[in-house]
Amino acid sequence: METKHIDKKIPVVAVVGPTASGKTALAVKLAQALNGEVISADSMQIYRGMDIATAKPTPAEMRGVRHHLIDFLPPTEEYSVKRFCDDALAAAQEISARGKTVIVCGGTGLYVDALLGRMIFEEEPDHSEVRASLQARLQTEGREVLIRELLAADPALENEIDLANDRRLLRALEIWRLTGEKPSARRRRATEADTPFDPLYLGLFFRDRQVLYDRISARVDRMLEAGLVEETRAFYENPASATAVAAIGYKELHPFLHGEMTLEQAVENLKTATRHYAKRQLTWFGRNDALIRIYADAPDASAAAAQALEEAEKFLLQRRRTDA
RNA sequence: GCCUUUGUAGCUCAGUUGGUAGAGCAGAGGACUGAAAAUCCUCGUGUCGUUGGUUCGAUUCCGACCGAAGGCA
Repeated sequence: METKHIDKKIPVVAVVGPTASGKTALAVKLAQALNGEVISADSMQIYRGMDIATAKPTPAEMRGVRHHLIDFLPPTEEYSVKRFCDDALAAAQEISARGKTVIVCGGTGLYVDALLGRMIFEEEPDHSEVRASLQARLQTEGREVLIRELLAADPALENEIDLANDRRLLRALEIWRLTGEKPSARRRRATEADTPFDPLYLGLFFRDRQVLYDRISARVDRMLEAGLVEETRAFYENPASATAVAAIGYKELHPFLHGEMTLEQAVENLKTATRHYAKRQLTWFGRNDALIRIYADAPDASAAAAQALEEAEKFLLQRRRTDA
């Protein structure tokens, strides 16, 4: 086979799936077997001090496998897909240069797809002022005014974004303000980009969703035993960025800490919020045609890991052959 | 034992001046291009507690019974 690329694509084994599905353990197992290192694709485990709520892997769980993009930012700092892609690309190139296998593991679907798929984020000016003023205008003038303004500038957007979704509406206006370019044109350009990666997607799924839900419930109970309430209290003692405050766990326990709700009720809400999140993740990963489904509720639990390893080995072997 | 209130979707409850019913939550499906653990869209038939009666027709009115809550003895 003739593959004379100057810069070859980096093969990546991606472990994805809903929260509490066992991604961490599987990624570590694969890393051990394949001489790999893990790049986390998780928008919350990046933050220092947010350990229990985010189910951040402990040193014991990592079993000596090096993890990147975990536990490196203070909660006061904002983060974004763009930053993740930059950070993760750098980490991947470095891991690859050392001759090790890159394993991406995480439940933040947008991060995973933006990194490994066909998305590119160009430089743009700081958005904080524009974003704040647009938000204020949404409050005072209402959505309809902003929609009219946006469509006047870029009519194509009517069929391209969900105008009922304020986040999307504001972001489109933000692009227009910040860059002076039509948002629709920018979106098109982003997806035409090529990617430096050659990914294998392994997705943890469940034939019986109740099994996943039971695991979520059990894990939340374990978090409480591990001191989630104390961690929540500590979290609210310091300021936090808009990104960090969105973490599931703290905001559900907040009413309890203020005496507005029983702990039992707050915990119930936390479990519900986690279930909703897991469901959205299943939808996100489920539409990836390239993804190989690994059923985590198979009769034999280790069978899932074995299947995943087999797929990963097959994949890596084939890429090496192509290189030779 | 008596009196009052109450029994409607998995849960909390609306409602029908008699023509077989609808919200929130839960749950399900979907979307997703710089906050993504975020944000947004769609989906509601259930012996209207049971059983008699009145009626052309009862979940709605009347009786009895069963269950729940409160009150009086």
